[in-house]
Amino acid sequence: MRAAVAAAVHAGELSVAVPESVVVERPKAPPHKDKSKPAPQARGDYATSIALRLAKPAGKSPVEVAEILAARLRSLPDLSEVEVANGFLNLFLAEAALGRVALDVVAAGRSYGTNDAAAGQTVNLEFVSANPTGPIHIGGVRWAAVGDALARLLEASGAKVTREYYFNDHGAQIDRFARSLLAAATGQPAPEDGYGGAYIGEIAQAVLAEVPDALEQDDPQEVFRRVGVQRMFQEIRASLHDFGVDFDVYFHENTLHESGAVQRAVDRLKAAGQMYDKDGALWLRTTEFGDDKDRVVIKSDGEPAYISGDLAYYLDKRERGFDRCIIMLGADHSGYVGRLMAMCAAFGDTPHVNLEVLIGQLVNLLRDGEPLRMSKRAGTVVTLEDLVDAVGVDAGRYALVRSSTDSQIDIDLDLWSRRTSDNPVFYVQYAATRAASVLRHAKDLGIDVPDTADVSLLTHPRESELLLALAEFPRVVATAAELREPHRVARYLEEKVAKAAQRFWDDCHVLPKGDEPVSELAVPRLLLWRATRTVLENGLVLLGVSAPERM
RNA sequence: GCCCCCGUAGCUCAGGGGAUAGAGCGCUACCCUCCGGAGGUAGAAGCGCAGGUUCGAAUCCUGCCGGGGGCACCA
Repeated sequence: MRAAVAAAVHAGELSVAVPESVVVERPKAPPHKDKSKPAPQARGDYATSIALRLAKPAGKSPVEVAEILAARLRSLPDLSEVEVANGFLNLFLAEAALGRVALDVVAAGRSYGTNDAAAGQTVNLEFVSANPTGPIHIGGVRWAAVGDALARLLEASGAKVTREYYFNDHGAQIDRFARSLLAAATGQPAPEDGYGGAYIGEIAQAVLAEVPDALEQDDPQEVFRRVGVQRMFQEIRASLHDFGVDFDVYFHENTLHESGAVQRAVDRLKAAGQMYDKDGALWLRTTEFGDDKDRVVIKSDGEPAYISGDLAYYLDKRERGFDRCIIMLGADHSGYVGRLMAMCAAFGDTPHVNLEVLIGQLVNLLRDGEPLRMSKRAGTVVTLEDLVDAVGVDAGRYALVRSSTDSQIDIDLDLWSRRTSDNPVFYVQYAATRAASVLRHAKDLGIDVPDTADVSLLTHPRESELLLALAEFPRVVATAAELREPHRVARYLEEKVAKAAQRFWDDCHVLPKGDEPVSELAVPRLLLWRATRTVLENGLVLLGVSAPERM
């Protein structure tokens, strides 16, 4: 398409700058939907509004521009028709060209859908990073599902991704945690500012089991801190693993303080003139870079403030060679974005390029239409295990990943635990299962499922619809990765592929009934089922959801 | 008070400036012996309000209304 524009410019037919890219899309409304309404023009397999955009700079009417481009496009063999409508260009694929999609998908197999848009990028993706003071709660679970899917998407786009978990095992909250454990072990009530909940008692018991004389040691609280944190960390790590999420690096905040990394980061910013003393504390001039106020890095009591760990951590990531650091945070941390970006700039980096902060809104779980409220004090925390117990890993991950993180979502546990089509993950998985099932059934009948076939026979509207949907996959993956929006993949699978597959199933029989001979369409259609299975499977894998052979 | 996110069908959510705004559930009416009928078709039903930018706005800008989150020498 862009080549056509360039050619027209070159030939002197259009006097415009050749655009960087030309958007060619599937038409928004399917052509066969119009019935009684007026303006029932068919819209083609693909459409572009490029002529409308170029009309003004070219000094011609949109229709003139469109006609110039159409004349060139009509010479392409893969297009059977090029239509100009209201300045839009509607492109109709030649039937043979469309069928080739199935061959391409089957030939590419597991790699279908990958691209190299992010090739050469070294990405550090930090997500979850829940504090080791309790079980991982539902907010963190959203990031586990979305973050892992995003990592897979970035990898599918050619990036080298390190999944990283920042483990806040330093500071006052850990002291509170340790005091809470100690209190529980000695039968005292939880401290006023401490943590409640049954897990505190369990962890305390586990510490005593591991270090029987913990209470007799010189500093029992230190024992409970060290062993309790370790214990909590293992539990979090195990439950994430059971959720299908594993990290390449579990980074301990403590190491930054012990290794002098914090001091190095501070010295570096001092040398860059970004720090100053005031009221006995050391401040970072974040307002220079758009933050609301400057931030204390070293408190007046000499203790490092929390941000000092972030400074050292960011520097450490950059020194480890990551050119893109992505951090996923919950909405309760949205106030940090400004200072993190300022920090990035203070190091001389480019905010939103070297450092990206993704903010996700909160999640509510509903049961019987009522939100499950949680209270840390009462210990009624909704955890990862609660979600998995209620709906399972696949439904849990899919439910969390199918919506934009910009939106708060309600997850109805009753809906997502249902094994019916109300449940979107079942709809998609069932389509994948059906594809596997048809292929299995064909094999049972002695029909080989081929690597190639006469795909020019695939001309039924349902076949075309499905082929067009399958052809979109690589672009969906690339877009979802680029925008850091994994939900696009889920919606695509659900609304495009699974939908089209069901319709194809309904209207296009594949296997012979009874004693019928095998139709000449059977083999091409089986190939299309293979391609469909491939896309559904590849897509579900990107979301961390299983694509079962049978359900 | 300031900052961030959201407001789309009865409900849960999609919708990167383009043509008639899409799904699922729910509702109405039909259809279906290739797989474990967890399916398909058709219909009713919607962009919070008011301006602005644009040939064109659910989408971009401003203001208001409504919901959520955040504004520490806490972590």
